[in-house]
Amino acid sequence: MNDSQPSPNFQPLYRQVKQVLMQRLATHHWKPGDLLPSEPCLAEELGVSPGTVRKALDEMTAQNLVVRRQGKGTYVTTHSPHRALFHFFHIERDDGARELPDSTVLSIRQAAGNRNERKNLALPSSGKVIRIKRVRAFDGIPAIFEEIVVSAKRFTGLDKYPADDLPNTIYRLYEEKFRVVVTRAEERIRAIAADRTDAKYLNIPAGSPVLEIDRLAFGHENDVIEWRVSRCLTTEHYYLSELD
Amino acid sequence: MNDSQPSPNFQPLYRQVKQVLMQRLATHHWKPGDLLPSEPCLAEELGVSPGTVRKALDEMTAQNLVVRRQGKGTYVTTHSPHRALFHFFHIERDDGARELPDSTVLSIRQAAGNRNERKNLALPSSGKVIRIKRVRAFDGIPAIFEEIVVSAKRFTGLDKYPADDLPNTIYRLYEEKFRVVVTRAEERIRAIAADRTDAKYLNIPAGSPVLEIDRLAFGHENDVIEWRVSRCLTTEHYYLSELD
DNA sequence: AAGTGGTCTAGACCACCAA
DNA sequence: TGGTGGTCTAGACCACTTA
Repeated sequence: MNDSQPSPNFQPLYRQVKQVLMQRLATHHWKPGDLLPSEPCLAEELGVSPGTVRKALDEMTAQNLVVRRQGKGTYVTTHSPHRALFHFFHIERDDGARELPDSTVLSIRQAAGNRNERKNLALPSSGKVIRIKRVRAFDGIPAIFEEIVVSAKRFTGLDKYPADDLPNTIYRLYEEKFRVVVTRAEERIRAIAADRTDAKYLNIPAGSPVLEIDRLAFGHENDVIEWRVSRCLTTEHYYLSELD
Repeated sequence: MNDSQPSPNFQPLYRQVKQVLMQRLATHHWKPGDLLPSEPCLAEELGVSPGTVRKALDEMTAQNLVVRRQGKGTYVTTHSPHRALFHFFHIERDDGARELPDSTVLSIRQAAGNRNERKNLALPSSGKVIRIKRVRAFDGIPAIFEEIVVSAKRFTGLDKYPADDLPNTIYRLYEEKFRVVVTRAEERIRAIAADRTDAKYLNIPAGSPVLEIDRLAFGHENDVIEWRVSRCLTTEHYYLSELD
């Protein structure tokens, strides 16, 4: 751990430690939910002082890669329903309440990826995809129609899952069954006119304004894991974005 | 700084330090752009170790309340155009480019606040407001029509500003002329049908889908400073939200 | 050269948790 | 009771800025 060469790769020691730890997350040396070795253990193993390990873990905690529990230890973050609701779902009811909508899967199918799908998922021209269509409802009232697209190669067998068996919080499934961990996402949001499909599933006239959320979900290596387009009714809900 | 009473107000020392420092920002003991005393100075003044001051400043840096510059010192954050663009403006062009649109002020008027305005700005029933309407354009093409509402009491004289003199990045004006500092904002986003006013200013048919951004801007004491509703064309732009 | 923040270390003590 | 993370301290050295 003592490379004191004046290379162009200047990196503070604690960042090098962080890189090592993140590498171990990426390679599933430690999996979601696992307990990491204690800070003094890691410090000794890596040949640095405990304070340096601590600073690395501080940053990883800030990025939600790990969670600390006083008196117990440091755990690899996992996609709990709470995390799904508060980190990866930004729709709230007009009164400010937040809840995960129920989900009804319409279809899960494998197909050759179209150009946009291959571009967004960084697939070769022969790349296959799995598409999931579902409707999500608040209190039985349909509010979101969405299509999820993933690489068929990375998620081999997902298309054979019984539709009822898909958990509402699908990222947990990615973790447990496919060893794929979503750490970050980008959402591009537009107002568009509902097309006939949106209209049908959301029970609104075609042409009504709906909120389109175009999301890319990324993994540890900043690789795109999932592309998802959601069409949301925002008559009794809104999308909340907090700045700073 | 040594209250070692087992009161219910348990707060780590570094957080107490942070509170003191934040108080000084709130009361304009230090103003935007000011240079803070060095870490050892603050440590001595407050009777704590430098590391404790550092941890307090770490958190304040993470919250964008202060900015550190190695070799120079720690400065109170100010609303630079860069900050406006990258922290308080989330609209991007479809190709991912980001630029502040030009702004044309339509009107600045004082009036009695209506119910919603008084509610959002926490004003008494007799509260007066100042309303600013403007259109913002990318490359000369109108894309955003917005109305900004602030308390007339807090912003006395704002309504007499010549419309041309309003800077595009209005939060800087709040700081410099009214000693009001915006530190945080919440945006509630919906897709709605353009009304006749939107249609007129955005040069689109009434009923077209537009993105409504309903924003509350908060100050140091978590007090609401500004209410702003923007109607945005999202045919060549989108709203970017980054998760985690 | 002097002063600032940035990094790294080492150790003490506390609060929390599980056995 | 022993182990964990959480806090606080004290000091050394480095990198950057300004003069």
